[in-house]
Amino acid sequence: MIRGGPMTHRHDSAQHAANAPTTPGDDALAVANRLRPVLLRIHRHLRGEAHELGVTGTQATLLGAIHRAPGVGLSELATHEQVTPPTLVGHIDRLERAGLVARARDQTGDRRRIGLMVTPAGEEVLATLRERRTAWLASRLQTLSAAELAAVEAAIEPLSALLGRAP
Amino acid sequence: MIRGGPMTHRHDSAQHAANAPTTPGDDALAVANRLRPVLLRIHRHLRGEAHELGVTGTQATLLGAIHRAPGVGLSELATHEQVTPPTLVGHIDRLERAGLVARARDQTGDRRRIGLMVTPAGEEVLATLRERRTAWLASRLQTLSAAELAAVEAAIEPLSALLGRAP
DNA sequence: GACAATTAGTTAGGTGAGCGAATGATCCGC
DNA sequence: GCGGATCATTCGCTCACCTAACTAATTGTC
Repeated sequence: MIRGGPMTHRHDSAQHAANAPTTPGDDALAVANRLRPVLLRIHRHLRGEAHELGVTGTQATLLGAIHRAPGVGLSELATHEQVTPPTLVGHIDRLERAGLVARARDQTGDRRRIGLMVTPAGEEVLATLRERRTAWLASRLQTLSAAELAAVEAAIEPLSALLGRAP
Repeated sequence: MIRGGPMTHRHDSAQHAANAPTTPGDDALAVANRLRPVLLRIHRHLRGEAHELGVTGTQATLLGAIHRAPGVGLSELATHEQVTPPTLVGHIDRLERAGLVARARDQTGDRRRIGLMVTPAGEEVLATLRERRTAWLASRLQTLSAAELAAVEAAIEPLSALLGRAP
């Protein structure tokens, strides 16, 4: 195993704090530098979850979003999910091919627009995903102590805030 | 904007708690279901950081790891970073092509093995990355309140623990 | 010493996830 | 009626992962 890991950064920032008061910018920078590799590695495992669940994490997220807003347009959903339309078209292609989502061109309103719906098969997948305790993330979270789980839960809102408070 | 969002899940799990005591498994499942979409969306933005920084998040992480363990072998680094050797070879190819990392076949020891080193240019990139307050993640963290930033910082260890306590 | 098993790294081919530029169809304001 | 804007799509690209198969070198066993 390689020595020094995230702890090396922690030590550096602690040492820096001992020498000079930090500005909020310094704190944010230090947190960013420690958080980034962790998020990247977690994401790798989340990609692996796809094989366990039958749908990718992104697909699951999109199913949830469409479930909550039936008939949503593709451009609207792309904006909400913070991806470009071509990217979302690709995801919807795959979900449609898997029979989990249906496209319906708006016949009476704006005929450029299509409405997205989760199919019954897609609803089943969603229900299954919500209960899946054995998926990687849930399994790993179960290994944490109550205090650690609480710390992760407490961070969800602030992490969401990183995304939500757009300019 | 689409209504409902992470708050919908929160409400569901709160309602469930009112009706029956939850097991640690239920808590972990609820946290997983709320955390997963947030991590996926954050990762999207982290990918976008690459254009700001000149190296991808993964490349930056690998530079840091090689910097901390000069001469590390590729198989060893792959194990540590929890990727397969072919994946790591691809990353090292790109880093080498960019002049940030050098490969050196072990001439006196095991001639199958190569040692990885960060080049001077790579060290400069690392130094620049550590100071880059304007990168997306650091910028966004600066918009959080002190309490929110503290909550994110407190979650780093538990999030790392999701990765580190392997079987 | 010969050889099978193992290890280190690489190549090939694949999927998933994102992007920008360009496109066609449709809508809207003038 | 027409130009500009919008909606969704296509094309081509990079990045990030994987498995299977491969070559070269090392190690362990007989």
